[in-house]
Amino acid sequence: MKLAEAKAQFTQLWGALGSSWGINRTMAQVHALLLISPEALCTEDIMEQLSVSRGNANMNLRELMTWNLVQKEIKAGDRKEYFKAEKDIWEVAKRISKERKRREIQPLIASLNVLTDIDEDKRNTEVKDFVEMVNNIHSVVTKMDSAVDTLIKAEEHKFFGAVMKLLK
Amino acid sequence: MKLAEAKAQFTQLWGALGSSWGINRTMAQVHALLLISPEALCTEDIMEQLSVSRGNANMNLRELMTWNLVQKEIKAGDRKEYFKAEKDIWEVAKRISKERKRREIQPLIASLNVLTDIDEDKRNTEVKDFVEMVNNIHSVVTKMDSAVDTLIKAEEHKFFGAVMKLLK
DNA sequence: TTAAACTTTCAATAATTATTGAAAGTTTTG
DNA sequence: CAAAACTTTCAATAATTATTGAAAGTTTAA
Repeated sequence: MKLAEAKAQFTQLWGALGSSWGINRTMAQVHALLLISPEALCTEDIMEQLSVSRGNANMNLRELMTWNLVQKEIKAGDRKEYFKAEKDIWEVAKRISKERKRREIQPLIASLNVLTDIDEDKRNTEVKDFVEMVNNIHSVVTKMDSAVDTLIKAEEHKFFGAVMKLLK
Repeated sequence: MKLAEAKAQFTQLWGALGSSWGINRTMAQVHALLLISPEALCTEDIMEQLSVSRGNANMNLRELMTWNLVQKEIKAGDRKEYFKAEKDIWEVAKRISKERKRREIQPLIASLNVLTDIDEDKRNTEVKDFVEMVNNIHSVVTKMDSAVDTLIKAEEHKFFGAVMKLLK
């Protein structure tokens, strides 16, 4: 396969994947495009390469910045804003995980906690079963979350260890 | 909070969560409802409790069965079909993980592999960088996937160990 | 200060996805 | 076998979500 074709397929693949995980297709495509672009791109570049409107490109770039996955870059002697993505994929995973935690996992856990506070007879089987179910979900969600953290931390240590070796 | 209210909020919460992760809201709600229902429910029960049509209830129940999260149950002397959910949350996590792997992770990995087969000069920086990016994504996806497996396996062993203790 | 260059906003519209409900299909019972 | 009891299908419709594009806003250069 030719590089250009592979790049096009990659943005398509990433967009489709995102959209089946509840992420705006265009946002995922813009991210993909920046991930594999050697240079920072301007809004026009993105509009052109993805065939989307200025408004759409702008909105998704800003959203990617709130996820801390994309940054503005200014070029000397050019008034346009350019955008570049964080390219270290472990760093990307870390930032996505951090944002998902803040935006979704923490509120979920808070809601689950509220639901276990039932003011009816706790010896009642129905009450007990419900509270147990909610607690179990709480526990699984928390552990999944920690497992991802652990993996990311492990990878950081590995990297750190490798750097240490180079220095010694 | 009263149990009935807590149950209603739980199905709402689960539905909202699902829908922000690309899962049909009704499907998530039906699943939630069955998770916290002491008895198996029939289609009518679900239509009533969630205010959805027969077609919608039927379609989402069948979809939940393809995920192996819900099973049919027949009651003696009753022609209706009843439905009950797997209630062991680790088992639920395991089955969701298994299906997601089959439906999404494996095809993703296959597609990523195809994209690294570029028939242009591999010494070209652009080619090298692209292939490296795709390989890194491959690696992160694979490791995340394994981390979840490991967590689930660990929990199984823990449970197995606890049973063993009871038996000795 | 003004005009040009660029970014942002948002109401209107399009595209996608979910839901309905009635008809067709299937199974069971008497 | 026929009718009743139940399930499934799917075209039409509704609801949701994404996108457009032009106008308004902002910044910079001269």
